[in-house]
Amino acid sequence: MYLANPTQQAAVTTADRVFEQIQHAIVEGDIPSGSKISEPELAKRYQISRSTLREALNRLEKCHLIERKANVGSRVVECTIEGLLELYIAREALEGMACRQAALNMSDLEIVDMQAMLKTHGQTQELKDGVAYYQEEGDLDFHYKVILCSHNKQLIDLICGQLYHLVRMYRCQFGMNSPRASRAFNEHSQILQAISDRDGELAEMLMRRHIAASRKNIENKIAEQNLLD
Amino acid sequence: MYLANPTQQAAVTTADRVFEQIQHAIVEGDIPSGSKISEPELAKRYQISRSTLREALNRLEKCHLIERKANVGSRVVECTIEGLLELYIAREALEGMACRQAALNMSDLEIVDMQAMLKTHGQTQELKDGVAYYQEEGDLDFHYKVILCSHNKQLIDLICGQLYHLVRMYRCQFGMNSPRASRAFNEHSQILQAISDRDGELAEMLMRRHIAASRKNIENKIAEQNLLD
DNA sequence: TATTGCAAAATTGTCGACAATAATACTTAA
DNA sequence: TTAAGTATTATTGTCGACAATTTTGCAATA
Repeated sequence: MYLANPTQQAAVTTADRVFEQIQHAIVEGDIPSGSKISEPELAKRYQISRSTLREALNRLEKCHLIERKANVGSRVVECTIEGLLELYIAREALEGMACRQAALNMSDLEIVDMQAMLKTHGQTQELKDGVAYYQEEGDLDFHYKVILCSHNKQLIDLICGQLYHLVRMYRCQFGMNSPRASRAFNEHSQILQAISDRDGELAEMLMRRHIAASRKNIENKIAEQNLLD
Repeated sequence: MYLANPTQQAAVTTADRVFEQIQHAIVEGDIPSGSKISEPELAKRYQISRSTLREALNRLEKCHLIERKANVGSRVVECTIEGLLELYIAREALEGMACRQAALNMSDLEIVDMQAMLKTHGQTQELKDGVAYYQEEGDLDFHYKVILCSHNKQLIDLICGQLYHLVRMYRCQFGMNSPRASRAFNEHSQILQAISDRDGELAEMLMRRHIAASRKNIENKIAEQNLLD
């Protein structure tokens, strides 16, 4: 089961439903990264007309999971190392700022809630010590909350509505069950502390470091792998 | 005439063409901010079927110029002060990072090009001294170039493909021919210097200050206006 | 008069068919 | 045998009609 996007409202129309299904299929890799999408085939598979399918495809394009070219068709976005690193760069900028805004704008109640959530994460982590914090979606949970608490519609839409679909896709396809579990938890705690102190500058800096660390972690892995070849 | 979005490829299909027309109409305020969009009416006005219009509407939604609700319809996005400030926050984060990446990734040739452009801006400015640098689209030119030179597809798409449509809309509708003309030019020069020096950190900081200054400028104007009421 | 319930009208969502464009296969000539 | 040009096929773009939902307007009742 995957974490439903909190900014994505309930699917009321069939195009919405099919969108979610295809989205899931792409994120999980059931529809392979880089593959061409055949409208007639997909329409038949999901038992809908091409118009409805195209409506769904438009939404997939909106969250950067597919790319369309006029008169040619759609392709599932390709997962590349460069793409992943670019994604982390964008995240660093956006989530850093979201974190700063959260520190400035969050209500006291929201802060209490988040402290409670983080406490739960900590206990869960102690139980399954070593088992990935990431895999539990706890990591994304924390990041989502911070972003939502920025109370900035632009940031929320850009990150949750768009980037995070790609993030999930890369996580699935590259099997990113990072060993940074406990370290991530500690970093989250620090970040929340800065937010509680209403220290926007520090909160942004810590969040940027947190994301940059993940990126560098990936870069290092790539470097190691290249040495083996 | 307005600056065509450099990331937006040539319109080949009729949906593309109509999209550009409506986009223009919304940005210029011919279709008023906050107004409801009637699909039958617009389809008739542009002499196209509703399917084609809906395709165009999907693109408008993609660049945040309209908002859709299932079974209810589309509305032109509303221009509010809060929305404008949120937009500037997002720009500060994204363009700051884009500027840092530009400093790291730009080719020497690109830097030379940009220096030439800025020189032109300077001369133009001397001629029409006092007349708005902004109005000439020179400001957007510079910012566009920096973003494109980040060579980061995510950043380019998020800013040029989405945020900047809204930026142009706000500029039109709020009549933002800022008095910051010559100051903006100087700041641009500083930024380009940092880029030339390959100083990513400084480049980001200067770009963020540059955008934050615009935002504060707006906030001050609002504050003044509120005092008068 | 205000309010609730129902009926009518309008709007959005979905469908299947046709037109325009691109990809493929085949034929012909060098 | 290869290459270029053409014909065929398949795919995407566009259209108009119908179905589902929402909004509007009217009527009846308190």
